[in-house]
Amino acid sequence: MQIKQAADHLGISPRSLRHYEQVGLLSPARDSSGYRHYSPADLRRAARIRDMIATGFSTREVLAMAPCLSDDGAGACEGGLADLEHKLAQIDRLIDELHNRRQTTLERIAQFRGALSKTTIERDTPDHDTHDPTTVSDRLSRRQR
Amino acid sequence: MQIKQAADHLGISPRSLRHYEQVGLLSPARDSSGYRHYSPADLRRAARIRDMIATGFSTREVLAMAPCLSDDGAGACEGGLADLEHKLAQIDRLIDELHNRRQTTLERIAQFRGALSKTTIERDTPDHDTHDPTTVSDRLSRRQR
DNA sequence: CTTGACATTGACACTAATGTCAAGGGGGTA
DNA sequence: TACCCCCTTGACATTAGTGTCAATGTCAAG
Repeated sequence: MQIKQAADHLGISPRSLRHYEQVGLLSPARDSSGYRHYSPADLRRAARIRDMIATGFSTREVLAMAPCLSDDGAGACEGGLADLEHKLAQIDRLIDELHNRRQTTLERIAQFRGALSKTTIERDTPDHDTHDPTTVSDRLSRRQR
Repeated sequence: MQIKQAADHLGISPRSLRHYEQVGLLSPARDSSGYRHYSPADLRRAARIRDMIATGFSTREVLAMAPCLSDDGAGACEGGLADLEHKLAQIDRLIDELHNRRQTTLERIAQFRGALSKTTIERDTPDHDTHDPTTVSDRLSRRQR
């Protein structure tokens, strides 16, 4: 599958796909003419990358966990036992972070719904946010410099 | 509470707080000297903004759902709701993927250990994955025997 | 009164992600 | 062959978020 088709399929632009490749997140095969060819596995990986990016991760962060993004192919997360365990820890951290984000999003949705149903509830201090600075926020918006 | 304190409390920089204000997301009070003063409500709102931004929304998007960010979110939240649900779907896809990945990694570790205790490493993972090119939808099912 | 920490606004810089344009190749199809 | 669409690389533009510096005001402590 060529780039445009893949892009349409993923709902992103060809430009973005090339960008992901440029930063080392993707390595689609090339045909004899130099055209990129995306395999189903490439597409799945790209979909994950797309979601990671859309969820606020930078390509750098995604790159850091790149081995775990491929379809568990042998070559992907391989390495020594230590590597695997390290990888597991990475995944767990990521899942943790995502759960935080998911929870936050759910709360936000609930709040929306509550607001929509009018509910003149004046909650002056539902401040699950007020104290606890590190609450739901994640310290993973660390990107830059 | 002045800006630095608020920033520390939120885990972001004063610069970001000013930025949020500049794009119209926040309107902290000012004291006689022009210093911003963040009320608990301001902090809660800022925390929500911070989380939205960290989860991949742009200030524009957040601004579009501004009414729902205040403590007493009322009115026009419809569009925001759809956005949030979309975001939730993205996050869920990622979490799904990660759970698969985690499981796979765990199995690989077990396999590795087994192999070590037997001398032979049987690597047979046939990439039985090259089938569903379907973008996003290839979350559940598949792999996890 | 001086010092130091923190505030203000405004300008400029940098990075990341993405758009867009240019110049040219590839390859079906009429 | 001509035509059209998609591909390629590379350069440049844009937007967003954030860092950072400059010049200056505020205020509490020594």
